[in-house]
Amino acid sequence: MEKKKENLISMANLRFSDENPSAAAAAAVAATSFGGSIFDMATGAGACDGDTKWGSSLGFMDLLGIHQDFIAPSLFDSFQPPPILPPPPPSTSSEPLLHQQLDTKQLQALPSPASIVPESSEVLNNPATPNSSSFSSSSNEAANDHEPTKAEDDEEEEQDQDKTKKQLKPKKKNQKRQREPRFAFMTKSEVDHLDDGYRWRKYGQKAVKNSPFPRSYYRCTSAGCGVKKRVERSSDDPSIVVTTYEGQHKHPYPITPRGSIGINMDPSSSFGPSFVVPQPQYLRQQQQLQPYIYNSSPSLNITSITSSGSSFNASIPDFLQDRRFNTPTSSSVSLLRDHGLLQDIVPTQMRKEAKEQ
DNA sequence: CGTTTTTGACCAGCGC
DNA sequence: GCGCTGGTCAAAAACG
Repeated sequence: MEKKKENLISMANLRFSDENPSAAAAAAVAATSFGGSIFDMATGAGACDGDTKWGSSLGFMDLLGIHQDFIAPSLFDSFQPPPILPPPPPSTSSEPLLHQQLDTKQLQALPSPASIVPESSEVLNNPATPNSSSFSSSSNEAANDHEPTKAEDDEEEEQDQDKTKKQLKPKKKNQKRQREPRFAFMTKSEVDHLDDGYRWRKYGQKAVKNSPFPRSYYRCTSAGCGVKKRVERSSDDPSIVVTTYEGQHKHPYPITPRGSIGINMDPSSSFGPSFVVPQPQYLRQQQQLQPYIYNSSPSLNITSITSSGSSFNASIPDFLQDRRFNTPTSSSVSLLRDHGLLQDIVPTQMRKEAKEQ
C-alpha cells in the first residue's frame, strides 16, 4: 500500500472548454514527485523533430522556472508519430513522456491539421475558466457545484432513506454533469498509484475496454476536497501510467504527506509543494529523450504556449503550482491515443475518425 | 478500531 | 428503447 519510490514524471496537461472552446485558456503542465523522486520533463520541438528538449539535471519544477527560453519552433509542423523512446533506466525508473497542452483559441491561428474545432467535447471542464487568471478559483467553484458538501449530502440521504437501491445519492436530473478541469499525466512507472503527497482514497476500479489493465479511481481524503484522480496503465505500453487529476485541491498541502520524500514544503506557498530533488546520473543521461507523442486525431485542437506564462500558470492546479515555477515559455504539443482513460479527453467523434483511418 | 481497499451493483450518458 | 460504458456507491474485507 505504501507508495513506491522513484518515479519520474512527465505529463500531459489537457485543458478543455466545452462551452467556449475558442476561448479556452492554454493548458499547462504540472508534475508531482514521488518518494525518491525525480522530476523531469521531456518535450520537443514540433514534438517530433527532437531538436529541442527539456531536461537536464534539473527537476521538473525547476525546469518550469528556469527554461523560460525554451521554444518549440515547429510545434505544429507535424503530428506524425514520435520516435520510440529509448529504453528506460534500470528498474526504478520512470521517464518523462510528454507534456501536453490544449488551447483551441491559439490553435486556430496555426496551419495545423488540428484546426477544426469540434462542436463539443466529452471532456467537460469548468466553463467559467476561459481566462487564465481565474482558473484556480473558479475551478473550485465548479467543484462546489458538483461535489455537494457533506451537510448537503446528509440532507439528501435523509430524503432518500427509503430507497432500497444502492445508489442512495441522487443525481440531479436534467442537468448535465459538469466535469472539472482535468490534467493528465503520463508517467513511465512500475507503480500505478503515484504518490503526489496528497492522501487519496480509492473508491472504485473498473476494467478498461481494450486494455488488460484496470482503471482505478481515487478521491482526495481531505474533508471538502473533491479532487479526484484516475489511474490506469496504457494498453499500448504497460509501463506507462496515465494519471488524470480532476479538480483542484482546496486545502493546504498536507503537512505530513505519505511518501513525501523528496518534496520540500515551500514556506512561501501554502498551496503546493516545491520539488527540489536531485537527479541521478542515469536520468541526466536521458535528457536526450525523444518526445513521446500520441497522435490521436488531426481534428483535435491543440496548441502550446510559447510566451504566455500567465496562462500557463493559471492552468496548473494550485496544488502543483509554486510561485517559483512561473512562466515557462513553451511546451510540446502532443496528442493522446490512449483508448482507456483518455477516451474521455478526446471527443468521441475524433476517436471514431482515428479508428477509421 | 479507524482507515483504506476491494468489489459487485447501480446510475447516467451516449450511440445505435 | 436498448445496450454499452464510465463513473460512483457502499458493504465487506483487509490492513496497520
